[in-house]
Amino acid sequence: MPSFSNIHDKETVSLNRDLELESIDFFVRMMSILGFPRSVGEIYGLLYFSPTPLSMEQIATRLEISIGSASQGLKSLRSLKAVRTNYVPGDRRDHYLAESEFRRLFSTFIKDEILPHLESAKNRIAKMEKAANEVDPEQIEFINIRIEKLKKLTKTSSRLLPILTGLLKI
Amino acid sequence: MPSFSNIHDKETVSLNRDLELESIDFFVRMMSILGFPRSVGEIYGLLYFSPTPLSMEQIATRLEISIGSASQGLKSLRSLKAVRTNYVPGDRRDHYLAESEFRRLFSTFIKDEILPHLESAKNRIAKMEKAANEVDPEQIEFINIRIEKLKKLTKTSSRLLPILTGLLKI
DNA sequence: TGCATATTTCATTTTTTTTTGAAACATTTG
DNA sequence: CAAATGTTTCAAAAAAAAATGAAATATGCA
Repeated sequence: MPSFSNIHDKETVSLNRDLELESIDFFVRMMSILGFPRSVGEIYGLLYFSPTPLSMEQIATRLEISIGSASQGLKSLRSLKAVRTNYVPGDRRDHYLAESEFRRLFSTFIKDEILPHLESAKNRIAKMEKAANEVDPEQIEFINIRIEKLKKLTKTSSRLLPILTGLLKI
Repeated sequence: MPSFSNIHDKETVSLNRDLELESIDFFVRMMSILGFPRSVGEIYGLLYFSPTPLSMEQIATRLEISIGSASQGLKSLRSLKAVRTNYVPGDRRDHYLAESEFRRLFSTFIKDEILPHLESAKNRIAKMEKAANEVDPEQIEFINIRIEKLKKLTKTSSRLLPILTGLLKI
């Protein structure tokens, strides 16, 4: 029988609750497309509509997740630059706010999660070109065309992806 | 003790093997970024450098995966339009070829896996707007700004993503 | 049509990922 | 400085995802 409230947040108990639930739903899906676990989407979804910064303990309590999950989830969100901490006078705990500029979030995601793969892809293609020398002459044409396509793909991707985030004006 | 060859493919046994391994590695990673299981990347990686169409049994044998996995993986790849079948005279089995135009693959992926999410996101935002009416007047400004950002995000995404694939000239 | 072969489906098993919770560590403050 | 509170880490448990393999189904051929 979840109550979704605790002693710390009497001011924002349940008028925002519907909003919060929709938000959590929204971001759980979005984060899962980006490959993040459920808890990460839940935390961001909660923070996104929170007018006040929330402590880790408040987050864990409201979402009914463990404090370990909250800690790890916030770690992911911090490294994504999707949340930032906010000093709250008279409270030594860290308080978290959602960073609402999606541009930043996507740009960090692309930089940290996609571009490194493209780099190692380039090494792999180099090895393919080496291996292609050993190939049956009848097939060399076919093989070379395919390798060219891979090169084009990685080149276009590493050019396009960083630009992409610039087009998000939010 | 894997042999990686069988009676059906004496002509392409191991000169291409290095190439194949690099290719499989490449596509396992790429497909996993797109959220597909390992086996899907393996199959596509194998087919990508195969000059001849391969039957499901050949695929399963060479990759040392079960026939069930091969069947399911090929199903995913077919629905992604990343492979097509090819009639081979005198062999009643289906034979598969990699579709090497990545544009098509990405375009199907975006259409089938991303755009539907954006659609349901729009519904969810509509519900948020409804819930926002019940919100404490002090917060309404803040809440409305956040909802606007979500709208912009979904709108920009559904406009941008389909265009994206057009920029891939491969 | 019936047999042989190929493919799909799906319950079960295996593997991988995520969460939990408690111990270790860190930080603040009295 | 020590006690109290807050945070991270990580081994173990739980949950989720993927692979297997065998039964069911489909397909083509004699």
